[in-house]
Amino acid sequence: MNTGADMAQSEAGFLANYDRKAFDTPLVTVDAVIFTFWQDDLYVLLTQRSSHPALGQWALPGGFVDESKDTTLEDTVHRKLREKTGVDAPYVEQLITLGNQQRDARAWSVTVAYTALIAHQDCETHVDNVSDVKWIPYQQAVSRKLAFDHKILLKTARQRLKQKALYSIVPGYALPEEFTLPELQRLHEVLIDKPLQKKSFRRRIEQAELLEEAGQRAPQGKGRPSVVYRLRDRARGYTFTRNLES
Amino acid sequence: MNTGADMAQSEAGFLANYDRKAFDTPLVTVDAVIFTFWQDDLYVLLTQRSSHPALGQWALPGGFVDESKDTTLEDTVHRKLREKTGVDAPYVEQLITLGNQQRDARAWSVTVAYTALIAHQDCETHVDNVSDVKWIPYQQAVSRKLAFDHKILLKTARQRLKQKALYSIVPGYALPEEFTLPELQRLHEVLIDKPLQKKSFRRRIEQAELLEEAGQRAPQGKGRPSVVYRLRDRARGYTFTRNLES
DNA sequence: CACTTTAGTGTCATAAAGTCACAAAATTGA
DNA sequence: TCAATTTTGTGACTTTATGACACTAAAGTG
Repeated sequence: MNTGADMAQSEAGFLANYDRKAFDTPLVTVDAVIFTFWQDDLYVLLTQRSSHPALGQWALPGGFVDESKDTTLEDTVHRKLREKTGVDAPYVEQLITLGNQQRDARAWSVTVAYTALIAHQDCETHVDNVSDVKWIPYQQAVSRKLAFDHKILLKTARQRLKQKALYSIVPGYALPEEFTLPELQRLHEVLIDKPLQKKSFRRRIEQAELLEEAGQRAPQGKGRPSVVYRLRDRARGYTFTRNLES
Repeated sequence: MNTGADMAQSEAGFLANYDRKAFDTPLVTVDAVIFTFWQDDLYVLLTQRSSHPALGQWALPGGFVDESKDTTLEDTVHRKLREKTGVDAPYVEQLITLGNQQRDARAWSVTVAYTALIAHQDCETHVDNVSDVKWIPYQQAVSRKLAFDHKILLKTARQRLKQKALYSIVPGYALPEEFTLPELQRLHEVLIDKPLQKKSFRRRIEQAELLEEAGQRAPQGKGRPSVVYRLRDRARGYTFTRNLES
């Protein structure tokens, strides 16, 4: 097919001759910061490492890109999410990529980190049945020792989610599919660590038509029952042109 | 030192035994979308590929992480920036990471993309002297055929920069260190493709104290000379709480 | 059935952007 | 020299969305 001369010139020849082992290339992992809002508190999913390095330490769910299983980086995240939560997260977004010589003792290493939001109830049974996976309140998680540089990832994800609470209702994906406005507002208040004006919060959401009524009433509680809503799909990408007070 | 039993249990033993060639790991490259604003137009830096694959095609500046030269991913970007522009960019920010099996014919490949902003004058001589590097007006660049998936990176960077024009003055880093408000406003107008209200634009910048006077007057032109400013360092991270009309 | 609790609304105040006319400071050309 | 032109920069009113907060609505409770 290709003569020696061809091999020096054509792309096909080049590829046929290409030796990917000729150069060292960093390890590539994917990690996920998975948030949920449950019982008035923000939780993150952590796993206890079952192998070296950092054996026994708590870490974010994640792992190596598997060239035989994954076609894209997103495949890797979703595979990891399903392994740990049993289901697909309704919101997944790339967060940041960290890469340096120090972060993994094995070799120069790169991690592509994602933020995922999920309803606690959607993965309750699966998480309960897997021994090395646990929901930890964010405040606890961030004060623990975590493997690798996962604390940086955790803090970065938390910051980003706080920002999103100011100009979107994306955090709503950390709630069950059907939720009430008081619940959503409470979540935002926890994220930005400040009380919000009920009226301001509701007004902008209504104007932007980000929710649809789920047709039911909230069952529990004392006072007036609240209307139950679902996120409309446009909520995923919608950003308000003005931030709430921060 | 380590007995066989130790090797199975201790992290040191594990690491001593670790064989990084045991698994395939993706190729890791870094690419940069470098913008500058010059002669009333937005330019991006492209290079013509001098080797396979995609030989001869235009591409974003970038290349492999070099484990012997680079300690971090940021080292890699800055090395590449210096290679192509001759200087350090005043603004560099991570953009997005793309990774999949298809994007590079050689192997499963990951690219960590960055956006950089730089003054045209700061790299004029270097770019003129290097044959394979060229400033191309964005509109031209985006309608060309580009190597790999670089058109996606280019478009993503352009979108992000447009957003930034609505809630920050970060685009100002694509201007010379000293610039006038009409110049900065014009840049923002090009980015969002809409005229802006002079008064609104200036008012918010003044209130946020993002600029300092450079003490000179703009030399050229007909009408009233404009005041010359420099970006204060707080401009780098400052975001307005309200967007301009988009 | 009055009292408490929580959900949801009406209304005015406030802050920041939009609009636009006009003043200021330079050049140009009778 | 000075009126016309051009561009920069400001004053002042309008508009819009959020902040504040009192008030109404709808449930449970003793």
